[in-house]
This record gives sequence, structure tokens and C-alpha cells, in this order.
Amino acid sequence: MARPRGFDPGEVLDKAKAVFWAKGYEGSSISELAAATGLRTGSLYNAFGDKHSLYLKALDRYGEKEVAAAVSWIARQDCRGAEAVAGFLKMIAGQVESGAYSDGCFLCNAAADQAAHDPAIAARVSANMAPLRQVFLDRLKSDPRTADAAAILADFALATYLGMFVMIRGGADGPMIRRAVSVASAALSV
Amino acid sequence: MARPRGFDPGEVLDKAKAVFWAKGYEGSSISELAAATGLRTGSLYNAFGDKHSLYLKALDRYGEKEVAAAVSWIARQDCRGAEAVAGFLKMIAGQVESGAYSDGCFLCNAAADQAAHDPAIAARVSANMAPLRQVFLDRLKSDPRTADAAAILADFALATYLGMFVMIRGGADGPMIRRAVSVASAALSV
DNA sequence: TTCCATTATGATCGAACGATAAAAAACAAT
DNA sequence: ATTGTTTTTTATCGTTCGATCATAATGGAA
Repeated sequence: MARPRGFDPGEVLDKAKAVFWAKGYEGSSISELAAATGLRTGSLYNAFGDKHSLYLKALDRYGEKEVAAAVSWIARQDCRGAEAVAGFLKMIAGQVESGAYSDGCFLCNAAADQAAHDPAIAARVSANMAPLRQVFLDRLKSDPRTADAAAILADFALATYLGMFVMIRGGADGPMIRRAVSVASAALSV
Repeated sequence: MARPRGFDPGEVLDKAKAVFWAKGYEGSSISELAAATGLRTGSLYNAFGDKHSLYLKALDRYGEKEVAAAVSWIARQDCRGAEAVAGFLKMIAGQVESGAYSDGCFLCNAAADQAAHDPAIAARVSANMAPLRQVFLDRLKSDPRTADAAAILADFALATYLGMFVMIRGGADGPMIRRAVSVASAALSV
């Protein structure tokens, strides 16, 4: 009964996410987002609201895809929790050494972005980060050897994960990352 | 033989640094910087060049004051290296719990900022971060118990330090930080 | 006291910003 | 084929951005 969309909102959100991820909130202009998504600004505003609202949706999209993939990876590892978490950190470190994640972690960047002063953005960053901490926690709790220290170790693993990405964006090389993760992995397997 | 400056460049740089620290590169406007420093835009440009150049100087200023203070704190601890580094992480964590560092670490924020795609900025971030890693390294090397693993542990300590600040900006509470640092401290004292 | 190199001031530049509104286009239901 | 609703397009709004320039003010050197 009305004209249908000429685009897939999910795909558009992925493209907008990539721009925000690489360039930050203020660093991404509406015209840049329009060019990257292939939409005109009018369509962007009609479909997603203003820039702020689009940013929030991009953060959620990151949580639904990238974070969820990480959570799923960890959850399906067939080993004790500490090894699964350590293995995850090592896998990320390995991908980083291969040149991936040159833009770091979107949530990590968003946290450091000035936009993080916005309560709504801070809430989304926190909410989308939570599942990762939770899967750390769940896996560590499921093993009697790490059950008692699960909360401590989960927060520690999260700090290592985030720190790794900052080091990347700060120009750290592969060996530096690998060294940091090696100690963290050892510390997890108490 | 000419009109002297009506302001202290160092003090002005400190004020500009605070704005960039809290709001990021694109989030800080020239008029905002002018208001914060008490200078007019003309004077700012005359004394420090353009915005990009001012940002670089602010990063260096952070290295000369905040980072240098941290390095000095660690260097003068009268204990074994691993304890000095762990003690530093704990001290920062304690200050964070007291409400300090709500803007995180300037270099950390700068690394995640879209401006980090700029080679000149990336270089300054890296260069100003280096002394901290170096003092970690020096202290750990000076003790036979950590000498062999010094490089590994130093990078690990740096990752923990940076991760802690991202967690803060991401909305983590005091206990989360404290837990993360407690494990890291234990891991350092191998 | 006069001079002059430098700084401070105030006005303003063109460009890009985020955002909006009216008009044209498209499709499903009738 | 007509209608009705939404999307898409095009043009443009007012604001703020980073940056510049002519002018006034300053104070040590001569």
C-alpha cells in the first residue's frame, strides 16, 4: 500500500557502523555516511533518525554481530573455561598480527570517544560489552578450579582484551601484543 | 624590542590539553579551546599554529607532565621491580575509584580517536607512551627474578594499564577495576 | 621619546556541518 | 487505472567549523 524500501536496513547499518568504527562519532560526517551507505541524507534521516540515533544503532549492531560472534566462539570451545578465554585472547592477538582489527574494537573506540560523555552512548557501550564479560564469567565459573575467582578473572580478561586494542591503535607491533597476551593467558590458568 | 606575550605558553597548553583530553580531537572546537585558554583564536594560531599542531603539542605536554610523573613515581619505589609496577597499577586503580581519571588516559583516548589515523598523531601517541613501558622494563630487568621475562611482563603491564582506562570510560565500576588489577599484580610477581 | 617588531583584538572569510521540507517516484490495494 | 501511503530525491536552510587578515596595542631598544 506504500512504496517499499530500496535498501536493506541491516546492510546499511553495517556500512554506517564501519564508518563510525574507523572515524569515530564526530569524525564521521552525514555526507560521508550517506556516501558509504549509498543513501541520500533524507533517506538516512527517514530510516534511522538523526546522527546520534544512527550511532546508537551502529553500536547495537556491533553487539549483535561482532560481540555475539566472539561470545559464540568462546561458548563452543571444548575445553576448560580458563583455556577457552585464554584461547580467545590468543586468537584475537593472532588476527591482529595478521593485520586485522586495524581500527581496533568499535566499543573500545566508542568508550574513548568524546561522545562517551553522552549517557545514552555510555549505556550502549556498557550494555554491548556485557555479554563478552558474561561469557568469560560463565565459562570460568563452570570449572571448579576457577569458579571461586571467576569474577576476578573475568574482569581481568576484559581489561586485557581492551588493553590489547588500545595498544594496536597506539601503534604497538605484533610481538608486543603477543607478549602481553601470553602473560595474561598464564595468569588465567591459575 | 617587540611586544611580549601576555600569557604563559605552558599554562595555555595545559588548558588546551584538558579540553582535548576530555572531548577528543574533533570534539574540541577552536572557539572552545580559545574560551578555555582565555586567548582569542588569532593568538592561538599565532603561538601554536593550527589545530592539528596544537593537538600534537598537547600530546607532548601530557608526556612531559603526566607520563613523566608516573615514570618518576615508579622509579623511586624502594622495592623489587614487579612490586613497583604492580603498586603503580594499584595506585592508579585506587585513584580511579576515588573518582579521578574520569576522562581516562589522554594517550589512550588519542589512540582510539579517529585522529589516530594521522601518522603524525600516531607517532606522538607511541612516543609519549614509550617512557612508561621503558620504566616497566627497566625495573623488571633489574631484578633477577623477572629479568628474563621483563619484556613480556612490561608489555603485559602496559596492556593492563590501558585496558583499565578503557573500562573506566566504558562505564566500569571501581570493583571491576580493582579485580582486574589484582590478577595482573599477581601475574607480575611470578 | 621615538621607533619598530611582535602580540592582541575584532571582524569576517568560505567551507562543511547537521538537519529539514517540498516535490517526484514507486508500489500495493482497490 | 486510480488512489493512498511511504520512500526517494533535490535543493537548501541556518549554524558552526577552522582559519585569516587588517588594525590597534604593547613595551624594550635606540
